[in-house]
This record gives sequence, C-alpha cells and structure tokens, in this order.
Amino acid sequence: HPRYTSIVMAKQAKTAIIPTREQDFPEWYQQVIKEADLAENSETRGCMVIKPWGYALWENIQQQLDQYLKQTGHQNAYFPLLIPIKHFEKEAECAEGFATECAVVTHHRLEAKKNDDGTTTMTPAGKLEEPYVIRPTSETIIGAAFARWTESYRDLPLLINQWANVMRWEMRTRLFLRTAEFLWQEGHTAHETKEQAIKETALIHDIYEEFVRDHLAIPVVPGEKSEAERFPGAEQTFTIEAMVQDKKAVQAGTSHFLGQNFSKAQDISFTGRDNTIQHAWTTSWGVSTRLIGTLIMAHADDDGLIAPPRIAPQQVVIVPVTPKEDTRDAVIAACDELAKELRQLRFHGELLRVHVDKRDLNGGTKKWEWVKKGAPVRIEIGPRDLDSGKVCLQRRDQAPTDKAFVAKEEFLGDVLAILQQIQDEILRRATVFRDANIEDCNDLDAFHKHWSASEQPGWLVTPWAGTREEEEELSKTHKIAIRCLPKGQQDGEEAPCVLTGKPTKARAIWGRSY
RNA sequence: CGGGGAGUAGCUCAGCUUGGUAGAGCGCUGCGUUUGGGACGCAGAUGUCGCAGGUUCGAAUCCUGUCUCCCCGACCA
Repeated sequence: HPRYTSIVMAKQAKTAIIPTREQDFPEWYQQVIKEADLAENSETRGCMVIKPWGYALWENIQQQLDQYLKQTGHQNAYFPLLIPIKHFEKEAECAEGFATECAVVTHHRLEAKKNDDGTTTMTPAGKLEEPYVIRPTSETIIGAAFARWTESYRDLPLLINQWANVMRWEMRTRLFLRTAEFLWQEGHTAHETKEQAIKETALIHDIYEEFVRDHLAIPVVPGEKSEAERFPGAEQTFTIEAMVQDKKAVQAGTSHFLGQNFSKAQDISFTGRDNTIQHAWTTSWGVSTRLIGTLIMAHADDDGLIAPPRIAPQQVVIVPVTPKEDTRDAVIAACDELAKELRQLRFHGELLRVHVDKRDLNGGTKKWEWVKKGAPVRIEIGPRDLDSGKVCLQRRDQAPTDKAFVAKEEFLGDVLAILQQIQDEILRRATVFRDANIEDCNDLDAFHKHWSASEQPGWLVTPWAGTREEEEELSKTHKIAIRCLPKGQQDGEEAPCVLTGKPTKARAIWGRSY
C-alpha cells in the first residue's frame, strides 16, 4: 500500500500486511482478507465472492457446529429463498424491523430486445400478482410451515435448523462483517411450554459460547440484550459478544426467546394435554459468516491471518525446498511420505488436513503465502533434512523467523499436541486482551470521559438501572451501546446505577461495535 | 436522500489545465540464473480511455447528456 510504505521503511519494520493494525485497522482488515485470499468484493453490490481458503473456514465451522446441533436433537431442513409478501403483513413487528432492507422480486421473466447497434437489452417482464421478498431471515415462512405441522402437543417440540443464505440490503457493507448476502444457520423451534422454549434459548446460547471459544478460539462475553438492542418481536435476546483487536465489539451470535408473539401472529397452535387450544412458544437463533470476520479481527496479526487449528483449511503445510535438480525428486517423495503419515492422524476426531505445496515458486514466496493464510504449522523439507532425518518446523503462533529442526518421528509424535498448543495459545492471547480492556466503572464523570479518549476505548461494566430512553440517549452521545447484560452478573452486590443512582444488582457492558 | 470524489491494461494509478501514434509500477507468459527471510536478468502479451452525442483535419484530453462505483453523513433488528 503506497501510503504506508515509507512509514514502514523508516521504522525498518517488515510486516507482511501493510498497513499494520496500529496504523490503520480497517485497511489492515481488508488487506488481510486480500493477502490470505479469503474473499473479494463482487460486481454485485454489497456481496462478496468467498474464495476457497475462506469458504473452507466456513465449511469447517458449518460441519463442526452442525454436530453440536444434531447432538442436541435438532434436524436440518430447507425452506424457500423467496417469501410471499403476505407473510410480512401478518407479523408486523419483525417485518417492520427488516422492511427497509428487503430486496423484492416483482417479475418472473426477461424480455430480450435487439438494439440497432447489435447489442441486446433485457427488460423485466411478466409482473407478479404478488411480489416475493428475498428472505432477510426465515421466521415467517418457517412459522407458516410450523402452523401446518402442529396439531397436538405430541407434535412438539419442533427443532429445525437450516443452513442458508439471506439478504439484507445494507447501506454500507464490509467483507464478512456485514454483507448484503451472507451465509448462516438459522434455528427455529416451537415448544409446548414457556419453560421449554426458554431452556432451548439458553441451550443454544451455551452451545454458541462453547463452540466459538473451543473451535474459533474466541473468548466471548455471553449475556442478554437490553430492550433497545433486542430482536424485533423477541421477548428476550441472548448474545455472545466478541472483543476484536481494536477493542470494538462484534455480536457473534444470537439466540431469541420469541414467547408467543410469532405463534399468535402465525397461528402456530395445538391441542394441549388438557384438550384446550394453545399457542406454541418459539425460539430462533443464528450465527453467520460474520464469524469469519470476527475471527480475522480477533486473531490476525501484522503478518496476516492466524487460523485456529480446529477450523484451519490446512492444518499442516509442507513446503519442499528443492535447490538442486538431482535431489528434487527425493525431497518431494519425502514430503509426500510425511503427508501420507500425517493424514492418518486425527485431530479432534477429524483426519488431519495436510497440504504439500509443490508449486514451482521461490521458497520464500511460498513460505510467506502460508504465513499470510495463517496455516498453523509449516514444515520445510530440504536435501539436508533427507540425510539428518529431520524436518524444519515453523508455527504460526510464533514469529515467522522462528524455526526448529526436529526429527521426523518426533514431529509425528508431537504434531497433535502442537496443534492443540496453538489453539490454546491464540485463545489465551485473545482472553488476555479482552480482560485487559474491560473495566468496571461506577462513576458517571469517568464514564463520559472514557468515551472521549483519543485512543479507541475498551468496554465498561457499570451498575445499570436505566430505562430504554436513558440508554438510547447515552448511546447516541458516545456512539456506544449496551453490548449485553452479562450472564452471571445480574444478581450481584447492590450498587448505585451509573446514570440514575438507583440501587441495582444488575450490570451492563458498554462498548463500541461493528 | 444531503455533501465530496472517481471511472484509462488483470490490479493500483499517471497522462487531461495547454487536443497530435496509449503510459508506469505491480501482476501475467517464456527463457536463463535462483530457492531454508518475500529473488534477479532478458524477452514478450494485454486497452471500445464507463457510455452516448457534440466541437475539430484530429478527442483519453474541450462541451453536453447519461450510467456506475467509492468516501463522509442518515441506516445497520
């Protein structure tokens, strides 16, 4: 990046990503995505092309989270992309929440017109009697199906998940973090009792927290959203909030208790045990490709992405070093042999993902590509190693210059432990960072002062008993929001609310967000 | 919708004020030297200068119209 080159030169610093996080965080984020070859902007406004290395991250997230959902009794299903507009008229609150960002399909045909200059103009034709909305979320159409499927309490619970794309016509987009079209899973469940639905919401909230922590190595703060930040139509929204390296918050997943609001609007009713007609209690919950954006912002450094081993597209990348033609075949054979042995090992139950990079490129070029892509373990094997029986081991949680020559057999014995060490280490770093940037605040002056700091401020935990209006006023003033009312901190010691002074046992976490 | 900016090679952009054969860097292809910290030399390929009109002997350059994109706001459950 020409703007930053001179700065870097002056400092004698050499980083793979220019600018660095410190110089320009948003630009750094975009460069990491580009250099790691994760995704690019497409010609379709606000939409991205997810490239193989980025899509593999999503596939691994998908596959691993899917296990959690299936093991807790959920089943996958698929519903249409296009939703009849009448569904949006039934459930006013949720529909209004999304109304301003809905893409609408109004025609079902194109008419070709030949122009004089030989070109063709396509015009929409065949206007639909009733337009379709491209799903911004599927509550309405899944609710309609639930209404058909639910007759007796014996039909409940319905525990449905779908992996799908949705579209929200956002004003401003950012790769992975907010795109007009994105991939996600959306769970929708219906239950006989309120207690069961609340339990489901909490179960998913816990699964999200555990999954993101143990698989993506991102420590989150779980909690409940305040009224102002709640999903429209929900009675309660639970969230996991991640802190990324510029100390902003990312809402990484949400689980909603919808009460009977949706079931009443859509008539999801059943005959109960007491032979009366009742409305079901419903939930919905989701995580999206935003997790990948969160992952980048949480873990990547000035040399590019650091992929947590559990979801890394390739966990071990082997780079043959072939300076001489006469040893080339032997070196490549040794690399293939090592890859073959590694691929028989299992990391968290999955066969190891191992790649041998045989491209005819400069060794340094290849090495730095894999650094930027964040492959957890890099192995170099050259002619010298053939004789010594060693391999050159490099880890993405260590400096790119760090290397260790270890016996091949030793490496084969240690590789699973090394991958787990890397997984643990990046979680540890992210946890230290998060905890260093959350502080308690009981004083209103200090609270105001905190948000006007020149450096991006971290999060504040305050006693809170304010109203929705009071929260929104504070939010507007400082461009902040209550990220959540953190779990396990809502029934603590009584303290005066930071704004109103009213005694409260509840705490709120405040921060700036993406 | 308000304010600002930009459309020229795959990418980033110069050239436009003052009209005269279409340019650079990176990337790409080939050959050679290289390869364990991001290589180098030589040779080569690549364009409807967003689109449509106009002025002119001649337009990337001047004029008019039009489309698109980007940035700052508003928006983002």
